[in-house]
Amino acid sequence: MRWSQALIPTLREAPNDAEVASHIFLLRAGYIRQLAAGLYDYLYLGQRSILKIIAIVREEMDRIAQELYLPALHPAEIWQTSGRWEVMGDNMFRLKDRFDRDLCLGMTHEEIMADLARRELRSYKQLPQIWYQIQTKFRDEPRPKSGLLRVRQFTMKDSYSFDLDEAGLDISYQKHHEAYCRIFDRCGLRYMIVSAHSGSMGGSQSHEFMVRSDAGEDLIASCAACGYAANVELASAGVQFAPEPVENAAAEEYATPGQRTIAEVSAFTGVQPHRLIKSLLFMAGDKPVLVLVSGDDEVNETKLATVLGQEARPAHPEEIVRHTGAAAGSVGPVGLKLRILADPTLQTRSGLICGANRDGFHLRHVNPGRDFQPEWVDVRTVRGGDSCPQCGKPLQVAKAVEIGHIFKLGRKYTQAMEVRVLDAQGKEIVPIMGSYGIGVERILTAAIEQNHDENGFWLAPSIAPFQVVVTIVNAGDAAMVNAAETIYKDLGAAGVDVLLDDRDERPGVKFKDADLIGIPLRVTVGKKVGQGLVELVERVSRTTRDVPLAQVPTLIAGLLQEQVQPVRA
RNA sequence: CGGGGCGUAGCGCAGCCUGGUAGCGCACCUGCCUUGGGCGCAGGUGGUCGCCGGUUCAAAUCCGGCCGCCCCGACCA
Repeated sequence: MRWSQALIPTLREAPNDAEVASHIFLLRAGYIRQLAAGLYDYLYLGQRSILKIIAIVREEMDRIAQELYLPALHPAEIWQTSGRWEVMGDNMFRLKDRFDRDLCLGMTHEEIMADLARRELRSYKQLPQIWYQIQTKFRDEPRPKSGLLRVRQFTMKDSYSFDLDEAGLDISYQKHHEAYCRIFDRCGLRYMIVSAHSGSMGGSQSHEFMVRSDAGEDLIASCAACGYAANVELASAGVQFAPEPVENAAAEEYATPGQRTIAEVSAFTGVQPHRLIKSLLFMAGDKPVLVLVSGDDEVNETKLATVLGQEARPAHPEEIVRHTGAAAGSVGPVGLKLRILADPTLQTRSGLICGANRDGFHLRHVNPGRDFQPEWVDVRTVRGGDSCPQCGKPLQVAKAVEIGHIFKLGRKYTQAMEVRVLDAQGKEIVPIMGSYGIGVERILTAAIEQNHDENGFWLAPSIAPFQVVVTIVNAGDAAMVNAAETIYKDLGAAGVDVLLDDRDERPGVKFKDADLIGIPLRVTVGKKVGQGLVELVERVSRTTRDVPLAQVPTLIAGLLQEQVQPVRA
């Protein structure tokens, strides 16, 4: 492609509403334009890159699965069958057809795939089946953000496995694990694989593929020493028995007028936050549950839901008063007749401070186990520096972008959708299901988050819109133009994706643009063509070398070869 | 949905407080000049100032309502 003919609308300045690097550069490099909140036009370069990512995904998925293509527009009935017509709530785009029938735009396809399985699968001999599609998903996100990172319409590779039993599911799951590694390796990403929350639906196992980035919305706890890695939604820390002197003084009430938050009480009393008990009232259905963690810890609602076997929400102010007798800020476990859960970090501490269940008062010299008897369960959110549950070394906590998720679903959907096959004994059985997703645009976004500097970004040749840009320093110089045209033709003939910058612009403009738009290699055709030389520039390292014109195709082929080597985080 | 910010030319912004009929830089067009890191000179094109209503002789500017976008939080298969 000739740059002079292409729509590559680069911007010198970033639009004011872009904040994260990938968003800024996708806009500046002319990959995307915004249509509305969470909706983007993919322009020439953006679409080219997305298509290359899709090609890699398709190639690797074809090794383990069959590609299908299911509708994005779904009748309500099928979602009502699984119960998710209600569960999905406002996140689902809903509409009606001309006969006033309810429809929705697909957020995901478990139901639709299971419906197909129900209609087409009869015998255990047909299992296992792995079906995938690359398709548009619609989610009415409460808050789209960060460019392509969280949007309302996006492309997903989603696949679904149907197996006879758990052992079969293990194999399908493992196949996806390996396929995902190959895909992300080939896209040149540095990623981690972490244990993830398997949901309230009783799934048995789940892993997320994560790319470290401050733009990410997930927090990952990881251990450099032993390789433990988990989403903080479920990460646990090794129990920390900090040696603390035992205090035996009796608990007593004392006035703390107007002191409500941990920070306020700590400042008022001069006592460190970890010597306070944070007491939060949750409602599990209509049942109140008091949850206790150290004053410097946070309650992990995902873990809490797992412990309770159902989702819990923070109690409303009037519920807090009704169940404890005090307003939030003066609540504590002593003397309360409700279910009390406490994190084990409190177990070895004594002489603590907690709310007195009387407005404006706290208790001091409180000893867990003596003054109240909780159930000891892990409900705190792991923090950086906590000890690794596997090896005891300090954990790191960092933000990450989720690019893929694999999930052992169990029989929830096959049961609900009544998928049944006959086994070898002629008995009806319900197949077990897995589901697996890759966010296609997130691969591009994560790659930019990972590989950028102040001038722009660089993509792996496998997913870059072009592998090479040939820059003509002076478009008015016939010798330069001729040499560049030759290189352009030869590279094209060799199967290299090449962009020829034939614009009549000053060299500075062309260099800045070339650095900006993510192309990994550049050939600069300048004054040295007189001696038969051009420059070969690698965007990653910005290394430049003079090479004879005739050697360009060979050298480029070599460089493209090298760069497909997988790099693991 | 709660809190905050913003909306003036394709992009970045000023003007608004103190009302008087819209401006700067970049981009774009024409010509000359220049050609190794966003050249220079000259001349141009382009805006119902987010929308609706009100106040006023007069509204980008003041008042009311609405819409949109961004950020923080809540939410999130």
